[in-house]
Amino acid sequence: MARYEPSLIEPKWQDYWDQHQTFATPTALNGPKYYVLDMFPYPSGAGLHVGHPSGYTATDIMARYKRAKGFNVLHPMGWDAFGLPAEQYAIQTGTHPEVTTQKNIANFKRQLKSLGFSYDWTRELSTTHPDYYRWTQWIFLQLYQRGLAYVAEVPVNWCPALGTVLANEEVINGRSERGDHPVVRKPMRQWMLRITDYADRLLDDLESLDWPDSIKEMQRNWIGKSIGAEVDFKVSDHNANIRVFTTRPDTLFGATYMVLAPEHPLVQTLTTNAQRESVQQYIDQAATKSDLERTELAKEKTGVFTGAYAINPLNEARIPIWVADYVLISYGTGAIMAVPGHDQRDYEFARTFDLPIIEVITGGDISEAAHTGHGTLVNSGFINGLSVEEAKAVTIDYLVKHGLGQKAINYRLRDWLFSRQRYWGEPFPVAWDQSNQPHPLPEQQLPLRLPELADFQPSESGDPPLSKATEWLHFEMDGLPMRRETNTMPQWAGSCWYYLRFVDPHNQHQAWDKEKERYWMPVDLYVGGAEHAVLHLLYARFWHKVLYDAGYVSTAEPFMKLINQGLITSYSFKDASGRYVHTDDVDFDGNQAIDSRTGESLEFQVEKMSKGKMNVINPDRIIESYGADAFRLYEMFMGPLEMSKPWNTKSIDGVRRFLERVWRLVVDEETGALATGLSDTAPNDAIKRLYHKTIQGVSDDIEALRFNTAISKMMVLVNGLTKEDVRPREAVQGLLLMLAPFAPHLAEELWCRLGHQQSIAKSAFPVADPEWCVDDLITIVVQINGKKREALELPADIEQAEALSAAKNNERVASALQGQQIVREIFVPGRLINLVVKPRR
RNA sequence: GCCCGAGUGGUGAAAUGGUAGACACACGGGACUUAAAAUCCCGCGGAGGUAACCCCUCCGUGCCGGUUCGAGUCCGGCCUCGGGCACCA
Repeated sequence: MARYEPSLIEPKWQDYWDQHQTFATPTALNGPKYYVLDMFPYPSGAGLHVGHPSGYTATDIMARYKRAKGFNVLHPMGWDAFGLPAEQYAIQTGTHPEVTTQKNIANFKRQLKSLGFSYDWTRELSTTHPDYYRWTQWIFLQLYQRGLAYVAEVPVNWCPALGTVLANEEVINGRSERGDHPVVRKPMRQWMLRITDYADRLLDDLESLDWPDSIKEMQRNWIGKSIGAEVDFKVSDHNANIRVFTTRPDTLFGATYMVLAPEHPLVQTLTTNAQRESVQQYIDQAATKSDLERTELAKEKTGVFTGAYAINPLNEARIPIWVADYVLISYGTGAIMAVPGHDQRDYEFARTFDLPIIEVITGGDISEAAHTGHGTLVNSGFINGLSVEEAKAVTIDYLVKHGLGQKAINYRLRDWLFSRQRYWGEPFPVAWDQSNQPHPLPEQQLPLRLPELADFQPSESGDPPLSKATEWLHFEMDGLPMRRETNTMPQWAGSCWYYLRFVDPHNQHQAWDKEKERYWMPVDLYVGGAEHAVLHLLYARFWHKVLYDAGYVSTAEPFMKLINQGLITSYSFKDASGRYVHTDDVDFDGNQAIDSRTGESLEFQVEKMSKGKMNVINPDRIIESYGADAFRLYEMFMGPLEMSKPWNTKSIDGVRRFLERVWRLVVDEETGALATGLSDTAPNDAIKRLYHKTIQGVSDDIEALRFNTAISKMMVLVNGLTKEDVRPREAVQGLLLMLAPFAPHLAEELWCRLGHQQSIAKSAFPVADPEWCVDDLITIVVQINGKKREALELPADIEQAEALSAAKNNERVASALQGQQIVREIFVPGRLINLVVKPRR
């Protein structure tokens, strides 16, 4: 073979790596380690998307680079394979989810292998395998034993179309995240996890993580800690108190009414007979409203007066008590004091129902809108004249002293709704006795396997499919008849701890070996999509902390450094009538888009890839026509890893040409022999300098995950070498070593052709000689008043005085200085000179 | 509405506060070839000037202002796009 043909060399080296176990994880638990992890995929029927490999390539480069730098590297891959699509498919076709899952995994694995990723496939795992979910169930028991798992009858998000309950975060505007079906509220018995117990730690420990600020911020907002006070309001003519939570105790004098959530237990007690009918009507209405309707109607405030009054504990004012659904039963105490002067929602409500609005903080205009900013307290008795901050502290002190309230903290975060009415998930290791008490299964009985089932349909009532597995359902424990839990765990369960199982994936006796855990954890680099910013990453951190408290893991946090790879978008094309034209039928050069069938010119725009927009790029086809190495290189060369960027198949030509140039540095395309330019003589100074600078730059860029600029630096080296008649072997080999993490197949092939017996993956990364990374002569720019006037070639180590005199003696600079007086001279060593001048008088 | 992030050539993009546009795509020109492809070399932000050639000037990083000897980069305000959250008291 004389020419570069990826279709021949890529499978060859993939087989070689497989056969030689090139990427097996070292077993020795000493020396520097690097654990680099991808968010493992859900193996969908559609197969790999060009978006997946951008993160996978980045981690693969890091894994290969760190190995070449002498690290023990753990770089595994697995499958997050429980979940809805396989089950939906089973309902439609009767195909068992296990069958679908295996088929999809095989396809994903084939695609990942065709990209030459250096995963240790001996550590492959699937969340659906009993050897894995056995330990998912075991972790659940740990949570249960620590009182962190409990059963509650809670109004949940019931999705009739999917036949399941969804977590709050899986519901978007009252519709299911998956499938966009309507969701209604329905009370049901559910498993909950007490993630709220960990809210403070989940919040505080964010500080210690090297994560993008945006993700940390999203988690902070999701946890939603707010500090304020709980205040008790006496109810007039009743022996009852209404407790409210407020972040603004300073505005207590401005409370002109109170609001209870429709579900608040005191509503029935307080409502006067005169108001009972209308209140009941309002509550019934609110109960039947789905979340969708509640949010859709959010613009307009609704509510009803109970007829009862409360007493403001500070000034004894008698204020009416209302019921309204803008107050949520699930947050705070389900009741608020309404301060329309300084809260926009209360303001709108007060305007709608003509309730009084009092200004207690200066600085706004309460005839226009609520003033939520800073100011000075007025109309507020003993806190008049104070600032907002002072007034908060003084009010809380007063409330505490008089037994009227206390400082309080609330979180937006709710407990985690942890059960689903589905078949294709982990069964709960829990049994129910005849008096309906739960009993955890003994650990030795794990795994509790999923029973075989022919009908995956949920029942109309919402009973899960597992309730149909009659033989499985009923059993005896300690001689007592028991019924198994028929809910299953949500998809998040398996992904909450897979990174721990990778450390010791075949352990039959425990979830992982502690020593292995101590060596490999935490994950040094975790790469995945930003769509998991809150859900997966928060849940996994929660489980990890529980395991940490239980002494099973040695670190408080699982993922040290996190990177979100950017979305890969793509151009989509529309003809004059506005219909999408498939990418495959378009000739596109970045300037002009033409329908290759009709010659019609097309409009184009960058959009998210989707079938409907006909702009999905299939990685198999790209590998087929350009090779895996070019594909990998292109995805990295497109731009910074974290940025979203548009795919343009035409641009792959550039990196493919680069790889061909590298090929020709080593191989004579005519004969297939080694290129004649290759030479064992030492490189000349210019090449040697370029070579060492490239090593330096590429190493720095890889460490900082700047793969795009690393590639461009290698291109510069290749362009430099190509221009030389004689290509020193030292530089060419060094280039291959640097390129190997990016384009491993090509690097292996050329390395082998250069006569090496061992895989290039076993060779060390080149080291730059600092002496050759600096130039003797450098360009120093001369500016006058900040404008570039001249560039001088001067010795790199030149002193300020000499540089200045060289500048002033320069003909062009001197003429520009005619009639000017130098008022200041700036010298930046190795960079520039700036002469600040003004006209001489 | 609130919280993040991003706006730089025809395109993807580079640039510790220090020569804006590295590296590529597309395009144009040249060499090689009977020819084409491939390859190699050159040009490529805009406007203007001088000119056989060498070059020179002004403008230019979404918009307006500020800090600085010097701003794509830092600060304030705005606009547009993308992502997230959304009655959380």
